[in-house]
Amino acid sequence: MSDTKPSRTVVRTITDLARIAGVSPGTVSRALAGKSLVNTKTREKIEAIAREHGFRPNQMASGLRRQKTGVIGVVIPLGHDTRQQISDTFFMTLLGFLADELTAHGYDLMLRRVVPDEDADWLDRFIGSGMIDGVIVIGQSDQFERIEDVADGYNPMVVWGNHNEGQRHCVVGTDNRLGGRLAAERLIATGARHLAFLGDTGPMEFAARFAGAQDAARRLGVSLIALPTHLSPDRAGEEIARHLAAHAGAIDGIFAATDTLASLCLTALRERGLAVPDDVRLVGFDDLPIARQTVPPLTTIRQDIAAGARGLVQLLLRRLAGEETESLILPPQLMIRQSA
Amino acid sequence: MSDTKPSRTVVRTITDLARIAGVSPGTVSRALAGKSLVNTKTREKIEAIAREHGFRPNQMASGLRRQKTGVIGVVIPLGHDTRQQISDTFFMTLLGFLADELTAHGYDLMLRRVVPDEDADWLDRFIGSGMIDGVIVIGQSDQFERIEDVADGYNPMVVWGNHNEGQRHCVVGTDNRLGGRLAAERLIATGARHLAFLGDTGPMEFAARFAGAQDAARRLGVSLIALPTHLSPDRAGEEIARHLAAHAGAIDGIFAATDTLASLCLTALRERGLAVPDDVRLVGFDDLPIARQTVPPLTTIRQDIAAGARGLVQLLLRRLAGEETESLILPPQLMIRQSA
DNA sequence: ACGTTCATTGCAAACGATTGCAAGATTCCT
DNA sequence: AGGAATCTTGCAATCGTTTGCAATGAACGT
Repeated sequence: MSDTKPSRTVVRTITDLARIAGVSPGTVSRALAGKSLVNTKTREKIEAIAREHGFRPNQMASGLRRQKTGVIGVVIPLGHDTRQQISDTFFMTLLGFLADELTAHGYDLMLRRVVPDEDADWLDRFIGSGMIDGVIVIGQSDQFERIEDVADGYNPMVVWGNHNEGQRHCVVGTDNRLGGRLAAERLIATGARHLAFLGDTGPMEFAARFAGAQDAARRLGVSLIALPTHLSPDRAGEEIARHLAAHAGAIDGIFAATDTLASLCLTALRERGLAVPDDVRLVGFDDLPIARQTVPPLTTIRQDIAAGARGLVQLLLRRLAGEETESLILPPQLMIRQSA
Repeated sequence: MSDTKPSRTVVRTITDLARIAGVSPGTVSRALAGKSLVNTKTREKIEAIAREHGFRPNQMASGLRRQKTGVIGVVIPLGHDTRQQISDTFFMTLLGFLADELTAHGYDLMLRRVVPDEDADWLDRFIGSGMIDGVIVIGQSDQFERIEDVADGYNPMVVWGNHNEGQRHCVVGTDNRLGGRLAAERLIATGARHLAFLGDTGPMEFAARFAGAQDAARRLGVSLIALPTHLSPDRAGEEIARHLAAHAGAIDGIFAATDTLASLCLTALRERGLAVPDDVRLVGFDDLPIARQTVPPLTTIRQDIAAGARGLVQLLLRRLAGEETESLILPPQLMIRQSA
């Protein structure tokens, strides 16, 4: 009375299924794996029963036995500024593409955000957990050395970030230094002579962007100062305002480390009554969707996020297959709009 | 010669470790689990060896034996508009908070994005995989019925979305209908008489926002039309432009389903030479960071994303503990800025 | 009709950690 | 000193799937 459904035996394990089909568990395993060693008739019967009962093999057991899990770990180290990436559009967009790309190749994605300062062991712990076949690190943060260390003993790892001469871990990323140069050159080409870099030069990617801008400034004989700014929108807002107050009139070109900062900067400039691009030229970095919607629309350095995700996954797959791989450096692209 | 490191025996399994420590594997297991049944001396010795060799127990094996994995599945169904969520700021921010909240409770997060149209079995497959202890569904998309079905037989599931009278699955979400009402009331209070709703009324959350606006419009005797718009920025841009062209002058208040749409709408209005809020009032939804940076800043309906993530995780934990739980409806909040 | 080859299938041992049970070692009490 | 009570520890089964090996039976050739 209490159970009105047809009493279909619950089939939870491959053994349950084997009992119903009248074969051994081994045969069921082979049949469901699509191996050729099973008689077609038998396979069809087994598949039919599996479908009827909605049976799915236990991934944990399978993973344990085969010593592979079908899961790729994606880890975001929150080094400098814990708050930063919590909603960082760039990282999140990259993550979205990664999820799609991994899914397309039959892998699942295990996401972990870690605070290296509180947990020195973050990377080894993830790798050693036995839960993942490989790992993608999103952002080197301030953990370059630790990543290098791990790379020596662990092959299936690819990192999003900046490429440094002679480094040992496989990285995918934009040529930040070139991007920085393009940005500064554009500012100078549109008439700026007193440049400022807005952002945190701690993380390597940003340091490289700054270095690139320095290259251009030095070569073309204009000044460039760094205005240290946190990357989280809540803190950055007033920091930028303070910077502008301190250097009113002394700068006429700003290179913001990210579009998010550029957008905040635009607001701050407007509040001070400075016209963009007439009084101050402004170039961002990333080419996030927001860059097209600011007033005026942002001139910025584009990173091809989708290509980055594809590259990360492809290199990782090759490493999982045992290959050694080179790093992949993507070219940045200057997107000219109206802010410079 | 080739190996200069001290030849530390590689200890990969609990059995390796047991051999070195001169005890049985069982004792090692108990020691590392921190159980009280082990002699303090023994435990310390085992812990020391484990630390020295960087040993970490295999999670797969542990999971298999204990029948729990310490992993929570987070699934984003891409129902209507596959492109939509690929970089949807709202969902991604929610995901970020979820990751932190789950980590804080000792769980890992397995992320999966699925296209229900191509894979009718998406939810059962995830649950049945044996890889996750529970599941959080981000967005009901057009899968309300399937989720209901699953909820009948599977307890540890919580869904972000809209609450419907008498539904059977546990949901956390903003009171969208109330939010819609607040938005419309604000438009009307600031002088609008011919309202338009910008967005897709297919997904439940948006349908509810529209319904709420209708409630207010009807009660206060003003008109309201729906302007169907996709949510992905690339498509929405021109759709909005077309809508504005078609209804030029006929509307003086716009309620956008999300801040992203509102921001695009602002750009389109500017291009048509319409002043905000003087010619047209505009209210968004979500209160994303972008809302503060548009020109003029957006009046919008705030969703408390952090509270949402906390609620999702807390309810899920209680369900994992066997409890039944009620849904959690969060109050929306009108943020008055300058666009209405 | 008999030996060979091949296609299917079953058996049982892994994979690595956990845990109930029971045995051995200590401690404590009278 | 003898026995009970309490701590520690080892043994071995178990979680569910995979896979090498061997066994079975059918098909085939001469």
